[in-house]
Amino acid sequence: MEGKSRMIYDEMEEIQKGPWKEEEDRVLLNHVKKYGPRDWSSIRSKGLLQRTGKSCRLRWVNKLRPDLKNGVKFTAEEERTVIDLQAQFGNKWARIATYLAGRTDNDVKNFWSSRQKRLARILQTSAPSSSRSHKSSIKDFQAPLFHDDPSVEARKFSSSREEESVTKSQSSSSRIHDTEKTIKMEPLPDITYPSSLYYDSSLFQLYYDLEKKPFLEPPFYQIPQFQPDLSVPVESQEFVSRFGDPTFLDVFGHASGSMLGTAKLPIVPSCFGPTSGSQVSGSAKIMPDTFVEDFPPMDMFDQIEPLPSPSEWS
DNA sequence: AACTGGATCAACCGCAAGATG
DNA sequence: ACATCTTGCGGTTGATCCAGT
Repeated sequence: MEGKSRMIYDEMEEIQKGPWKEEEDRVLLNHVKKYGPRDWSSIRSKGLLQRTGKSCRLRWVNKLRPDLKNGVKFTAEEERTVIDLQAQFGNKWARIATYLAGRTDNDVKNFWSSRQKRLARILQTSAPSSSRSHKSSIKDFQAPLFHDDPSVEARKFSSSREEESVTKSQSSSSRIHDTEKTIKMEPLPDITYPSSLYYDSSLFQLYYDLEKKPFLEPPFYQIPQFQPDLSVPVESQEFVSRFGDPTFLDVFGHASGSMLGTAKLPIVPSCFGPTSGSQVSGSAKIMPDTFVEDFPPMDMFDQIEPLPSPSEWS
């Protein structure tokens, strides 16, 4: 975040807000180095920073922790993990984040939020301009869940267009056991903060080069090797899977390529039969209206039960 | 080149639970 | 037992980036 930095300074409380400066990061890191990731409030009471303890903690957790994958897009594997776990746990981002090495609850939350918006947009775009009610606003839209649909093969394809440069090597750290129908996952062991880490300044030096770049590559992860892959976002895969027609991009003709991905679509699950694709000719080509009638009704998502409330989770 | 709108990210807020005195 | 403080979480917002027009 550069440009005009919005530095808010509350003179009454003497609390500084807004983007963190390099110097503040330095101070915060020094504090953590000395005392560990705790006593956040003391940072202010000692006059080290004019930030609230909350703000300090957040900064550490989301940006300064040495094991973070800052600036690395979610891999397809991670996306699937989030989707599966969200279906399982609901919006328990912190919990979900424990299954993803180097990801914070904020990362997961942001990823999910973006995904929901994208899906809502796709739905809106695809919806006929009829008088059907569109309750699926961004806010309350729930993505179609498919994790319990064993016929969905598309998920086995890697997805995001961004993740060509990174791969599924995460699976070793998130320890996903993909069985026939269910994916059993275990949270990562709490290796994130070995206490010695905080007091080992040489290790810190490895992570943090105060002169130039914030952190060197954390040692916890291997740099994933490039693997060519199909690049269809997970949500697109869902739609392909649901709608069973690789020509559905035509249906969403006015949807942008960036929204739906630009690669060729994966093979359609066999359960949908040999229809579609280039085999669908001219007049037989599925048009939006027939599409939504033949396949899922546009209000199908209205029927999706909301996730149970947190109190109902075991 | 300028504009626009969606995507992404960082950081804030309120609330709740736990810890402490 | 109670009040206060601290920490953690989830929701939300606003700034910036970026691709498309």
